[in-house]
Amino acid sequence: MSSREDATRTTGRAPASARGAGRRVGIRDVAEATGLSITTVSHALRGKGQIAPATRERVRRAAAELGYRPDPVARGLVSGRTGILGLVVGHMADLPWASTYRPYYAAFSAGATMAAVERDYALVAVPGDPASGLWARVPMDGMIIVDPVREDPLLADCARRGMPVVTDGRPIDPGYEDVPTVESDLEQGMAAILGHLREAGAARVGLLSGPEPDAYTQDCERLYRQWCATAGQAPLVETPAVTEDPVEAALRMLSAPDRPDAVHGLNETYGQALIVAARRLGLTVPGDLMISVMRASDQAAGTTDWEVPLTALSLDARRLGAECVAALIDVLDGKEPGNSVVPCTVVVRGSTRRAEPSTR
Amino acid sequence: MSSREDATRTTGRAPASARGAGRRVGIRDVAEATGLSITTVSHALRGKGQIAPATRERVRRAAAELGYRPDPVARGLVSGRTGILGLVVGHMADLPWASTYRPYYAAFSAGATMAAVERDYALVAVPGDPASGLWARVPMDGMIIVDPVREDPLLADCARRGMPVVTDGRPIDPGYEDVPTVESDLEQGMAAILGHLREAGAARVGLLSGPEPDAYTQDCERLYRQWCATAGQAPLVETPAVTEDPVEAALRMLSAPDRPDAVHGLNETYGQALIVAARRLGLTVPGDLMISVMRASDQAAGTTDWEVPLTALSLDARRLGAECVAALIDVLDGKEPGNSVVPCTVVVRGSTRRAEPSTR
DNA sequence: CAGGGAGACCAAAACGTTTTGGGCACAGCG
DNA sequence: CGCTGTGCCCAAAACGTTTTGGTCTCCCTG
Repeated sequence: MSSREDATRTTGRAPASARGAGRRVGIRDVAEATGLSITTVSHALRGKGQIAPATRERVRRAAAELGYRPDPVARGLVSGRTGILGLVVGHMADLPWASTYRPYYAAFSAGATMAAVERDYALVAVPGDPASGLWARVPMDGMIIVDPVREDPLLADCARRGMPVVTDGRPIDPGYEDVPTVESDLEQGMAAILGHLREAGAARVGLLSGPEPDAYTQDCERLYRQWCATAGQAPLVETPAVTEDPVEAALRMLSAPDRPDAVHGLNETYGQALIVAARRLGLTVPGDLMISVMRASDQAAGTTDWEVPLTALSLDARRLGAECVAALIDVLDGKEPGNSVVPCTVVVRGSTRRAEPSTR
Repeated sequence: MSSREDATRTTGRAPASARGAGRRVGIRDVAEATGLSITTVSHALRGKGQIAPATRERVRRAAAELGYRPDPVARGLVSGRTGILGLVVGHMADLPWASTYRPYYAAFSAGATMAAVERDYALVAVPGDPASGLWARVPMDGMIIVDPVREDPLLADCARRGMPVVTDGRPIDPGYEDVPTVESDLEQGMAAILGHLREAGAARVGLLSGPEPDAYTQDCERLYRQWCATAGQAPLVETPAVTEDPVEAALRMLSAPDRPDAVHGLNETYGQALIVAARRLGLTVPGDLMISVMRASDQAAGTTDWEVPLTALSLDARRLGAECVAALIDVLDGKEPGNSVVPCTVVVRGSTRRAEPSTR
């Protein structure tokens, strides 16, 4: 090493900065520019060791001026990190209504990507199919699993390999109590949306639930039943089978003798299904039937709402993604992040406004 | 076998196997197990140098047995690669109808991810906003840009920094002729879908185009006009403004005196807009108006099609993604990939079946 | 039997950082 | 004046590979 440094000075070998034109500037260049050792430069920039404030500042300035950015690969070599976080999306890509969740995933991963990049991590989408074992080939420091299902194979794999994990939505299998989790505040949210329906004039509120074995579905259903108890009405829950057209489930619910005059759907597809079913049965929205749905917050409004703009309980998918990344990085840094809860908000639109005309 | 135990002796260092318990198995472990040098092991596994076939096999076996996987980070240090490919998604996330393209992006990136992982690369989603400069913080070997627009800032940035790029859809600005490109075979596809409409009984076929300044839109429009010339009809093109509800554009087209009896829409949202517009005008589909659209192939059918199942020119987004990755890796490996063209297929559904269910 | 060449293997450098274990000078204390 | 900190800095090791530039042995040729 020193012989190499000496060679640079004494033998007239071109200094690094003069070699290849587009060469990356390295820590050595900064050291050379300041006349310090690379150790001192590293310490100055990372805030470690004892460095005179003036020196530290001098190094900072030189580094900025030279446009020095430490090579993440080299840094990873010594730290043992890759700087890559995995995000499992589409682990239910084979389910019929998978595209329903795309807006949610899109917003979630947009938020996660931003948060990761800001902290100098990169986010990779991991092939969801656990059977392929493909995911193990991507070198990652940790993983984010969205909506783990019952007996989630990915979750089990990660636990076995000791890979740090954060989940969006609580794992429902036992044994994962220590996995940090980020969730929407469904407790507050469900109360708010159901309360809104009641206040808007609903006498009997139904729930169009889903077949997915995840905490989100479970919790919504539980909270709904809980609300029914306090609101003094009998619960009315319908769930489409996995392969069933949700319109069928909606028809079942709406053609029952004790049909509800308001229904909350657990995703937007169910909202559309309710609209279609209502039209087939000759029910007007929101006149005969009020409809509300869950929705990823930043979904472009209007895209699927030409029929009737849907009142929604809006989940802040972007923020959920960002919080997952933050929690995962905390884990990697040795901190123990608590579970975090993200608020969701009721957005009132035409489908629950009886007073005004709903169609444009 | 044990005839060369002295290899470790000379270094005097504790053998790797005696260090940390759960340690990753490295190339040194394989060298130790086989009694060879790490050089030989590396060469044997990578197929370089001159290695006796028997030795090579012995190394392979030992490596497999020990579960050796070379550390991609260390490998990256020497090769100067990170093993990361960037994918720019949502660079038009701020456009009103961005969500229209989500199914396409989702399928595209699924295909790209698979292709990348299979070749031991990782695909990271890059924050689309070029202004933030955030994308430059992710260390990447190359980038895939989907649908570059006019004066695409990302494309310009990459060119400036000498970052290898492959685009999905040809760049329309001059000066990027050398950028490898992957495209759908729109020439064949547009001819097929327009031909289908004509054969299905359409007398006058219109095109609901888009405001996006990309090659896809340009080419579709050009091919449509070309087809009109050979089909002996006057072109009839309508384009919604960027901020305009496409239903307005559809209404303009359908309420004109010389209204078409078939319209092809450049994306699914436009298809829905046409349906809505037709209903408002009292036109039946496919009776008074046939509708066809462009669509990402593996979009879950039925999701947005409760109204009328739409005949589509189905773009193989998965494959397009995979081909982009293949092309980019070729570039990184020093090969010069040609531009590749992916076929697209006509999928006939209800919106263009006037008489009876035809063959399919 | 010298010389050449090829086949099989290896030690050490290199990649660009961070981390470890000091070294040196100067001040304060006894 | 010696001894101990302490503030500031540095050389070298380490991270796990690939690549470079060999060495050694054997066989063939003349």
